[in-house]
Amino acid sequence: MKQIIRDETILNSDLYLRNVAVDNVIFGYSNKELKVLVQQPFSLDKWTVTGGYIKRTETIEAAAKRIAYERTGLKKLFFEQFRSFGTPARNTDAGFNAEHLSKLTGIKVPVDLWIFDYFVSVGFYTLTEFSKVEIKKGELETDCRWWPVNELPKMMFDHKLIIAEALKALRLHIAHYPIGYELLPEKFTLPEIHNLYETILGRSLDDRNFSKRLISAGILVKLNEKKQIGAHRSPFLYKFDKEKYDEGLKSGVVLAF
Amino acid sequence: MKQIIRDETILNSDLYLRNVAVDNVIFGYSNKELKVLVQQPFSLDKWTVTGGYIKRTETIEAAAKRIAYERTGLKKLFFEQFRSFGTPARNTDAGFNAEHLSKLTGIKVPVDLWIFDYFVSVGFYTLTEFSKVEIKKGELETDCRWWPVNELPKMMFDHKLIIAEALKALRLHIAHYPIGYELLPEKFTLPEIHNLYETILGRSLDDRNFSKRLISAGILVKLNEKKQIGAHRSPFLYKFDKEKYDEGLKSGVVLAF
DNA sequence: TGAATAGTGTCTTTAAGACAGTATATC
DNA sequence: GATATACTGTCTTAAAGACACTATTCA
Repeated sequence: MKQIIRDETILNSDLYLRNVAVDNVIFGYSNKELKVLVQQPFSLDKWTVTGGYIKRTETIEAAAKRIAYERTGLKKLFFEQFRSFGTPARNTDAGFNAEHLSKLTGIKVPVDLWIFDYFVSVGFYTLTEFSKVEIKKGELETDCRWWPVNELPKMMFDHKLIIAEALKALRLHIAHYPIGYELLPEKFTLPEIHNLYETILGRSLDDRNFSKRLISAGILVKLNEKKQIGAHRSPFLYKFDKEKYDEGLKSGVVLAF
Repeated sequence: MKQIIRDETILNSDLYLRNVAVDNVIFGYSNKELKVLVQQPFSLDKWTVTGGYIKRTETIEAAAKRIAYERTGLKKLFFEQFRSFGTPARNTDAGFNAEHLSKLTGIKVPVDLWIFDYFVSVGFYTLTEFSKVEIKKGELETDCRWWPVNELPKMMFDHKLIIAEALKALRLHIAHYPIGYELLPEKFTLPEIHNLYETILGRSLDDRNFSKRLISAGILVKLNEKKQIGAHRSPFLYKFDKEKYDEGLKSGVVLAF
């Protein structure tokens, strides 16, 4: 916050767009767990999804990618715009005001600073394998971490709704497009991708029917290797047929779970 | 334009949000034709979809509805947000500049007026029966009329893309939710709704399979009346079972064309 | 009775869903 | 051989799609 407040350019709002911002729901998956990257701003007791302002020189997609990069250090992520949110009071919340921020930063924050204005937010969601991410907390936040999608902390503004809508969009997406490239290691087993789908959808899927459909979709390549998993039968490793996977991303309608 | 330029409030941009606006693709259907309401601003040779700025006191949905009402006089329309558009140069176009507008209005328009800024646009689409609409042209436009979706005129900005995306979203929507309530008279025949679906989807649908699915979905009520259509067999009239229709709108997945 | 449109039934193919037993790895 | 996990095949049911003839209205 200090940096932002001190920065004349930003105070004058001629670097960033006004009244419109980006919120980026960063989903992380690993080992049967679906989490969201949330941050706690300004020593408040509530959390937000990652988000930020849009530079006058960049597209909204570029803004979302920049913001995700700042937090995760990752550049190649799967992005999807899912909805925009615009209600006059949507970014009004106890604590997020000039008085409180002045106290926190020691710098006089104008009551009518543009960031307190009515902001329309363009929502994106992002997928990543969270065990690989090194979280980089922003200067403005007291904390930034993964939180299970089913046990979210108290969310600020309308961010609970934003996450719910992102999850709905993700679950709709999974039924029409391949998914998993960003969420699984390069080589993975059928039970691993099966767990991924079950976790995202939040319900169990018959393992026989699941492999049947996934294999007949033709986006998997069976490798001549097995994964060692201890005192159990070793599962075969697979990888995605990237060409068919990308084709499925474009033309859609591959699976219907 | 004159009104806007003269209005101090708007010149100062404290009535409307900056850098964010709404574009509303108003689809009109009647008699096997799907059209879009487009307008020609400022005596330019290009056309735009209807759109406008968002008041600081209203939601983006309310802004879209207000704009649709201003053009069509209709209040109860089907609305759907489909995507937002944000590219720095997206609302840059020959003719849409201070010099040209000054010439047109006779009022000195500042080069840096906020309306020339980078605007992120939230896209909505709307459905209506166009034969019932009395178009009300805005003060800023030289013309405003229905144009067949397949023979659009030269579009300004990125509005060709916006219409294409709206149509894609509409076609996706039609496969998962009931449609037609706003597009058909209260009482309609099976061939009429069949034509509606064919027109929106842009392809033919087997009439036997179509009625089979529509009737088994249970959203139609067959009436004890027939429509007189001249020297031909009289088709039965139907109406929507509004309760089941609305339920289908919420819970979705009714038909799959 | 001819012209135009409404209306309907069956068969085939494909996809979805339910379901359980055998195989393998290690200790 | 005990245990934990991988792997696979068949049957049933439902949905999708292809297809063509009869019925009605009225000029």
